[in-house]
Amino acid sequence: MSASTGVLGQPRHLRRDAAENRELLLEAAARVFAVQGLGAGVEEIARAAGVGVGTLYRRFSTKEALIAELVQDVLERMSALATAAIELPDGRGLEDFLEYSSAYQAEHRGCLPRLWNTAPDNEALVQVRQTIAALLADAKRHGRVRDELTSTDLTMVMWSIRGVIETTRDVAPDAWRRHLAILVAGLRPTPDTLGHRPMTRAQVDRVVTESG
Amino acid sequence: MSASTGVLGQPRHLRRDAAENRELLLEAAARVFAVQGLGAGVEEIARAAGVGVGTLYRRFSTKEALIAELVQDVLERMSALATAAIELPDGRGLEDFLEYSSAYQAEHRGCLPRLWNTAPDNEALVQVRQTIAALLADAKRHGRVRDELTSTDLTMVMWSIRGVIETTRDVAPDAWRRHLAILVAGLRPTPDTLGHRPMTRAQVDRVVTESG
DNA sequence: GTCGAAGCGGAGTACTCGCTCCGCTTTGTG
DNA sequence: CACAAAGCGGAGCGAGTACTCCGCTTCGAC
Repeated sequence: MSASTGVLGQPRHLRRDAAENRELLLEAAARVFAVQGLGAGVEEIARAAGVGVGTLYRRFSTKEALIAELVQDVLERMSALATAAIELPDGRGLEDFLEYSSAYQAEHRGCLPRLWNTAPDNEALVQVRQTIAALLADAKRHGRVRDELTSTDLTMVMWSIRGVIETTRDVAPDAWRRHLAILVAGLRPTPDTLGHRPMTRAQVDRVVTESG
Repeated sequence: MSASTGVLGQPRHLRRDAAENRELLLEAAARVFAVQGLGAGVEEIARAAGVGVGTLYRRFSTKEALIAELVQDVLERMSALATAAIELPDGRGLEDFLEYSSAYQAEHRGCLPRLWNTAPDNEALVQVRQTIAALLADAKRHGRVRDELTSTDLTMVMWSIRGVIETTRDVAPDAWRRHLAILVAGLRPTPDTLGHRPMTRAQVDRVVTESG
């Protein structure tokens, strides 16, 4: 009965070769996107995986679906990084997370443009957000960042780092570290306030769902 | 002799209707790119200008050439903003320039992806760089920013703002102001240093010439 | 070992986009 | 006004893209 069908009539298990090819395709896509950007053609990806385009489309309904799967992987990894950072003492977790998540993004630059473009109820995304909020609260409690900061400020910080990574990636792969250092310095408490309202959560959600 | 030819054999003057259409095309392109991004088709631009695509291609050799002309306009405007900021007292010119140039970019978002992608010997670009360097020196002199900053740090700051503007433009057109406030706070002098090397001028040049 | 289902490659399809070509129109000089 | 040069529109071309289809191959349950 191993070849029986699930609720929607699809086979429950992929054949061994098919499952293998699926993994090959995901790895190949990550490599190709990292070098050429998301504009890379599906044929190129299939060739890099050593399969035909037909096989690609039997595993992923569209190119976009393939990208979404890659993004999901990255998002889950970010969630893990954030959770790990919670353990750090003295409210340092936030800075730690920003550094490691940026480094991870710099290595997986291929799918960056779509990274913050998932459904707002995506489980991994919700998880990341909650954990970041906790990191922020902890950092505030230890006086490492301004009290006026919101989670949406951190989202914006990550967008900004993404922009710098994408711009500088080929020429100066570590340039974002300097930028992050400036940003972190800007997050620290000072006598005067920032003087502009933060984005609302709803606005961030609209950015995430509408752009594409 | 008004219809005589120049050194390369091209007509020296455009006919009145042709010159008018050229302006219409530039304005239409700015509008269309602002809404749809640089991916907008040439046919759409021609229609917005009320001319045919043939006319577009008689005035601009390629779509890229049309974009380059728009970028040049923005760059010259930025140069003017920087020069005006020099007048401000107490080393405030730098912050002023960052604010006004960002606001200007937010309104001309169409050609942003190509904005820092001109030949490094472009006159307007050289001018902007020199002026920014002067603004930076002035800000340092008055103790408004860290001594360790370089011009390349400011280039990176502008890339970062561009990223935020592009991401948030449709939903929260003013969100970049909050981000800039954080950045400016990060530029201010503090006891500890940034801890990472700035980009070199050569690296910035390579980014500017290679990307695209 | 058998055999049907699942998987496979890659030529072919449909479409988009930048760009060209050419018969007709407008301009402005003499 | 005449008329040559300059300009015009937009159908059509070629290149490149995401995606489909189908005859052949491989897998693995029995």
